[in-house]
Amino acid sequence: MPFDPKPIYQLVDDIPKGQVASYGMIASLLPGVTARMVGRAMSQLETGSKTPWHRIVQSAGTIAERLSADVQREKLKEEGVDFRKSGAVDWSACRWQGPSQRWIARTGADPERVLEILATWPRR
DNA sequence: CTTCTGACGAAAT
DNA sequence: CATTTCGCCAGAA
Repeated sequence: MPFDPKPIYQLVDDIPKGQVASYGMIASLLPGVTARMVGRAMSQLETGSKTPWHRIVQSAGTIAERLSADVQREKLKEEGVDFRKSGAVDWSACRWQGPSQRWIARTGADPERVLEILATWPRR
């Protein structure tokens, strides 16, 4: 069965402006999905997509270096996300609080399980 | 089938 | 902190 990125986009679409999540955090909420798959899904997005791909960064809070890295930093700054001298976002100030009630209802996820997973972040 | 390459990550050094 | 190492897994070659 081929890899279906839709569930990943559906969850990333749920992240509010000004908040940031890591590839691993998104993956942990989707059974069978790994951080690499999330990164791959983001890279496959078409330019102009409404999905907030810029709100996904590495677990250390740093931006994955590539051609569009500066665009991502710019977009985040526009939303009020601040960066430390190290170049990493300040997790304590902008970490995504978790999926909305709407997402949980729409996907049928177990609310209790979601809380358990959220409790494991941050992992640093 | 094997190898290599990623928008990754955690642990070890 | 910075680097390395190993595990991860879908695709491409």
